[in-house]
Amino acid sequence: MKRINVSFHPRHFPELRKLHTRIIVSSPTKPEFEPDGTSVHYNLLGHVLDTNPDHKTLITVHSRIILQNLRCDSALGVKLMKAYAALKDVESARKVFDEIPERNVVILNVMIRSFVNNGFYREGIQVFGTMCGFDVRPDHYTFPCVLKACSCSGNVVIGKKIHGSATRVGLASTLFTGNGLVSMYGKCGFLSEARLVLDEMSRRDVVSWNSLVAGYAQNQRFDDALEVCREMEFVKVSHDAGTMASLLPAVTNTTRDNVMYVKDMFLNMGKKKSLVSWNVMIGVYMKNAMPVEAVELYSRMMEADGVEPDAVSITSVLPACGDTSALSLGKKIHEYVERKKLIPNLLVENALIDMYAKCGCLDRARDVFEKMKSRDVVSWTAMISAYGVSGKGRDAVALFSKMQDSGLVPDSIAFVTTIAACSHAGLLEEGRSYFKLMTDHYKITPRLEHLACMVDLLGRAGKVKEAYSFIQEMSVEPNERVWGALLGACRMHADTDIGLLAADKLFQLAPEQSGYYVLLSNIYAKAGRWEEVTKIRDIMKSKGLKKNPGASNVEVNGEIYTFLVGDRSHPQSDEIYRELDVLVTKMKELGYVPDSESALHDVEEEDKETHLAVHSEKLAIVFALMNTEEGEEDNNAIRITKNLRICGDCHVGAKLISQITSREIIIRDTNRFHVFRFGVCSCGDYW
DNA sequence: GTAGGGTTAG
Repeated sequence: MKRINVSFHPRHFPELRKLHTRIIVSSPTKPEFEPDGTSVHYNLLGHVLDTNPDHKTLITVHSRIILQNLRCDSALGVKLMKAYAALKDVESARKVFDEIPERNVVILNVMIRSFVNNGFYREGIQVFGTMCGFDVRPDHYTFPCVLKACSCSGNVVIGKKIHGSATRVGLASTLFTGNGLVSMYGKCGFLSEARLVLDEMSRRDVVSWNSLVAGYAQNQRFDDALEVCREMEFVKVSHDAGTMASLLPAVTNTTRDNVMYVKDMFLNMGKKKSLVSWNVMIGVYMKNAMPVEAVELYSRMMEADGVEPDAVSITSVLPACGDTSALSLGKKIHEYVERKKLIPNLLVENALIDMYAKCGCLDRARDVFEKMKSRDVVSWTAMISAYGVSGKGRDAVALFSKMQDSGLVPDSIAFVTTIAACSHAGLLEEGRSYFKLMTDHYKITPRLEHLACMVDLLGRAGKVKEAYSFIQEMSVEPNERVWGALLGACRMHADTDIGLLAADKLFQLAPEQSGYYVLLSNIYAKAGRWEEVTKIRDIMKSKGLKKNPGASNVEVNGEIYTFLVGDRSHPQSDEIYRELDVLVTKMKELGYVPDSESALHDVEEEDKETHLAVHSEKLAIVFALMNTEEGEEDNNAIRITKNLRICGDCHVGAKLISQITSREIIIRDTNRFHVFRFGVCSCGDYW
């Protein structure tokens, strides 16, 4: 008799202890159960299968079922199929199905569900198609499941046929089948059909309404989705977390009013708020560039409601920590994740890597990366990006090769990231070869994102003309980002002619974007063409365009403080400006000359009243210096995140301040990191 | 059992 390897966890399954003991006491030479097959009770086998067994346990139980000649037993077969499907082992579920001779509606439903819940939609629908041949009538368990297969695969043609068959057996307007139909039509974009089904249902619940809301939301029809929400109120169906979640696809980069509507919905849930509703609200803030609100909400969920954040909460809020450089909160979340054993979890770990990377903690990012049990393309890409934005192009490129060695296939985003990393580090030839690798070897069609990266790579490296011809040779219509990259390069290398061409395109594509007018004016200023500078300023004025005010975030003692350009709103403002004056005097002793050219980076700064406006990063640096002590390791650094590119004057300033104060200053601008240490910047002044 | 919440780039 072959020895069966058993690795149960008897602690969790008291009844299993008996089984376990039996096997341990039996000597390998003796049979482990009586030949009549009664030693392991039939009910016990069923019970083990019902308690979410792991793969090893499942195989053990399955072997026993076979050994005890129970492979044809329908009841055990159904349990086996469910258990295999729960472990995503659809193939084994199918084998069990094939061995059960009986064909009844339960067995067929379980087979369909095993397929559909694991993404095998076509196979699930195929099994549905065989029901008729077995003379089995689909029931109210069958339809929701096959309809889900249609919604997930966007197959409205089959969906309509299934609708017909549901009508024939008289189930089309029952609750669960009706919900499935609403959802299927909604997801496929057939909103009037979805509405019709809903109206004809004999009974509706919150899921019915949510499904319709989801349908509109998934098709970007926010107003219609909201209208359905209002209708729900009217017919006295309370919104729940599902309603909020259903709205989510429609509230990305949306209006303040829409965000407020969802927020009201959230607040109105009062004590009925669930984990999902908190998570969705955080998600809404994140999808609307409101990271500060997202962080605040996360901090409140536990204390206000006693709701414990789960992996989804964490994954949603970590990008907000990265965005705002909220390193202390990020670290706390990391500790929480460890304490609550929320890892290993790919999404959480990937988000941690990115959070640390965006806070400038390359070592910690790498640490999370190294400790991962398994990594996907996102993990590698996040790490490559971390090196890229820190100007460590060589490390980024090395990581790309390692990713290839690990057998993963880089995707389109991995290439964007890697080419961008080359661009930051001035690795012109490497960047070119990755573009070639992507198109020739991986057969990935370059998208606008890649083209913008290439233009940036070439332009930054001084190949402005080549960048321009690259754009002209493109088979797709260049967008704002592509021309924007070219314009940026023109400013860097003082190419007025091509700069004007790029600006011309940009003014057509994005006439309201003040940043491009500012860039062009910089180019003219650099060339000493002051008349044009004035002209641009006049155009901006006549169009009512204001330059985006610069803003910097800095975390001090666990709080995020935001400073705007020329900010005087902070209670410590007077001290900050006094301290800045003291520093500037010391800087001048070291040879600092306020950079007149940088001052011109700001069209508005030529106005007398704003001429003295101090850039936000200077205020943030001084504020942090005043309120923090020099610490150890990564606590020593002052971390600043700003919403625009750093200007030349602040760049020189930060270098000198790092020298005078012996403090490390890390500034993340919209493009990359600048790490200032002892008077030198990590970018090597190439940025 | 049906709806519904998450990570990487520019």
